[in-house]
Amino acid sequence: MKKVKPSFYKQDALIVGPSLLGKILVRKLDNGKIFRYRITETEVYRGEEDKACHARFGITNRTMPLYAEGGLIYVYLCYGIHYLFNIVTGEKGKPQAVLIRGIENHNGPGKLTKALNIDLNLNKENLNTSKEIWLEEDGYQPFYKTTSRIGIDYATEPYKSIEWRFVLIDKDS
DNA sequence: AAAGTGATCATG
DNA sequence: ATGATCACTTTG
Repeated sequence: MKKVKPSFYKQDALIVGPSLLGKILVRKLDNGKIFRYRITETEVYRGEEDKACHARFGITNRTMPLYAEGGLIYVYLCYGIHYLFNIVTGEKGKPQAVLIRGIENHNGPGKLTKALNIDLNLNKENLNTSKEIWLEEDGYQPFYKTTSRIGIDYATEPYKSIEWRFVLIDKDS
């Protein structure tokens, strides 16, 4: 089991998105408790031209982390209730990120953050240096399918129906 | 099917 | 200062 290298996050979101499937999300709490869950579902949000991406209105206080170099975490509050967890990817200045939509035993982007105690404290945290959260890989080769993204009715074509959602297919089922 | 909930961003 | 808008979940 080894930690994911910094160079992994600097790749384009469309590469990182599917590659994230099967990787292990490790979360260490203040009380020393450690969670390890395999990622099962991701979505890519890429560029100001992507009308579903938060960066579509340009750089603001909220969207600033999206413009950073890959490896940062972008957390934000959705619908006033749920924290959603994203991994920033690509080069500095290119706004893009991968939303983690599901992990083993916790499907749904709002549920997994609740389960892992992820909130705004982890916004802008660096996955390469953080002692609280990071990713590991064990050589798992994912099978997956692609679909359009969820909950973005406000977007316009072609981004509304582009297949940037990646779902792990369990070989045992 | 719809409510619940609050940060964020654009108005004034 | 106020109002609209959401990368969702739960309930009935």
